[in-house]
Amino acid sequence: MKIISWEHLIDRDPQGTNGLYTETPEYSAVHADVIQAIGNTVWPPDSDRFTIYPESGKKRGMGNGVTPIKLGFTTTLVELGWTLEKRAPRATNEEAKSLRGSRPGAFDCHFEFPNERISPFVVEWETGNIASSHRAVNRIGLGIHKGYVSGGLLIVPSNKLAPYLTDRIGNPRELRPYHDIWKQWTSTEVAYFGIIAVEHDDESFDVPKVPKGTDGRAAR
Amino acid sequence: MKIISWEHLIDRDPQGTNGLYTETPEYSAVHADVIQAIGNTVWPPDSDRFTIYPESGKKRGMGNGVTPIKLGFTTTLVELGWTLEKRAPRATNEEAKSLRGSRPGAFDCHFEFPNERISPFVVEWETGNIASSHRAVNRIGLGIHKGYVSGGLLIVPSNKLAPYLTDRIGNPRELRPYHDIWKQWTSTEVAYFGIIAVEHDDESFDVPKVPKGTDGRAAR
DNA sequence: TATGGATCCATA
DNA sequence: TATGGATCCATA
Repeated sequence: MKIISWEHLIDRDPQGTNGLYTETPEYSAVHADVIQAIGNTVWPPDSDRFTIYPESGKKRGMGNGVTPIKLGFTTTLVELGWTLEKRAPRATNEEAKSLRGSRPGAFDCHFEFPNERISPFVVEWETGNIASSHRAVNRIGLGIHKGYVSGGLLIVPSNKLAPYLTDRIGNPRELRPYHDIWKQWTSTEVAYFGIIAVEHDDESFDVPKVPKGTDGRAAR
Repeated sequence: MKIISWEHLIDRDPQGTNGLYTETPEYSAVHADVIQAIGNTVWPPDSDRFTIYPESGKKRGMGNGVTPIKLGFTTTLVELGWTLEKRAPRATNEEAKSLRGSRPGAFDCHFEFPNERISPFVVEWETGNIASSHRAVNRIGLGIHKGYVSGGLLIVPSNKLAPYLTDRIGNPRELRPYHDIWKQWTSTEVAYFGIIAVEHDDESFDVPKVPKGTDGRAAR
C-alpha cells in the first residue's frame, strides 16, 4: 500500500528540535517502521503490492472485507520488535473501584522505546466502523492523558479505498470535522497524535476480492 | 423509565450561581423536560411504566431490540418544544473547503432557549453500539467547541438494562474510563456535558420483547 | 452520496 | 464476562 496523507494533530516534545515530537530520534524510528510495514501490506497475499478488486462494498455481500488486509502490516511490525494487542495497564485498587472494573481494551500495535526516555508509541489500524475509529482516537487520547502512551497513530483507508470495503468503514473525510477537538488535548508535555490514510497501489478485476466474515448483520 | 445516575462531567457558566451551568434557569428548564420525557418512556407502548422482558440480548435473535424504546422520550420532548435530528450548521465556504464537505450529522434532540442567552442544548439518546456513543460524545464536544451548542447530555441504558438489549450497546460502565479526557474540554466559557443512565421500572416475562430489526419499525 | 445506527461475531 | 470489531440498514 501507499501513504496518501500523514497529518500531525498533536506534535510536542520539549526535547525535540523546536519542541516537536516529530523531531526526535524516537519518532524517526517509529516513522521508518510504519512506512516499511505499510509497504508490506499487500493483496493478494503473495503479491508485492496491494491490488484491490474495485467493486463497491456498499451492498450486502459485495465489495471487499477488511480483516485480512492488515496482516502484512502487523506481521512486519512484530518482526521489527513491536507487540500486538497490548492493553492499558490495570488500574490501581483505588482507581479500579471508581471505574467499576472497566478499562479500555488493547492497542493494535505497541512499541516500547529501548531507551525508555518516553512512554510507548501505539498504532491503531482501523478498518472497523467509523464509530469505532472515534473510540480508537479516544483510547489513544486517554493513554496520552494518563501517561502510559507518549504518541499514537490512527491508520484508515483513504477516501478512494474505503468505498471498495465494507460499508461505513472509517475514512479520513468523515473524521476531519473532529480534528479540532482532538487537537485540544493539552495535558501532557510530551504527546503525538497523527492520522494516516493508506491506499491500494492498483485496481484490477483479476485479483480475488478480500473475503468478508460473517460478523454483524451479515450473519443470517 | 427511571434515572439511575446523572453525572456532570462539565458544568460551567459564569452567570450561574458559583459559575455553574447547572445553576442557571436554562438548565432548570432542560432538566425538567428530560426528567418528564424519561418518565414517559414506557413498554409496552400502552403502559405507564417500562417493563422489560428479561432475556439476555447477547445472542442472535434473543433479548430485546432498541429502536422502539426511545419513542416516548422523543415524542415528549417534541411536545415540549424540542426539535429532532437537527444537524450542525453548514460550514462557511472557507471552512467547508478544508473539511472537504464533511460535517457531523444530526443531534437526536435539540432545544433552543427562548431567551437566546446561550446556545442550544442537545440530547443524544444512545442505544447504538458502544463505539457509536464515543462518536456521540465527540459530536457534542465539537458542538460546544464550535459554539453552536452550549450543553449536551448522553443517555445510555444502565448496566442492569443493557444486557437485555442488543449486544454491545452503549453502557455507563464501559464509558467511565474515558470521562477523564472528556472533562478536559476547556475551550469555552459556557459549557455543560452530562451522562445519564436510565433503567426499566420492572421485569416480566409477560410483556412482549422489544422487537429487533424490521419488526421493530413495524411495531410502532 | 452521506451520516447515524442496529445487529451479531471473535476472542481473551 | 468483557472489549474491539465487522457487517449491513434506514433515511435524508
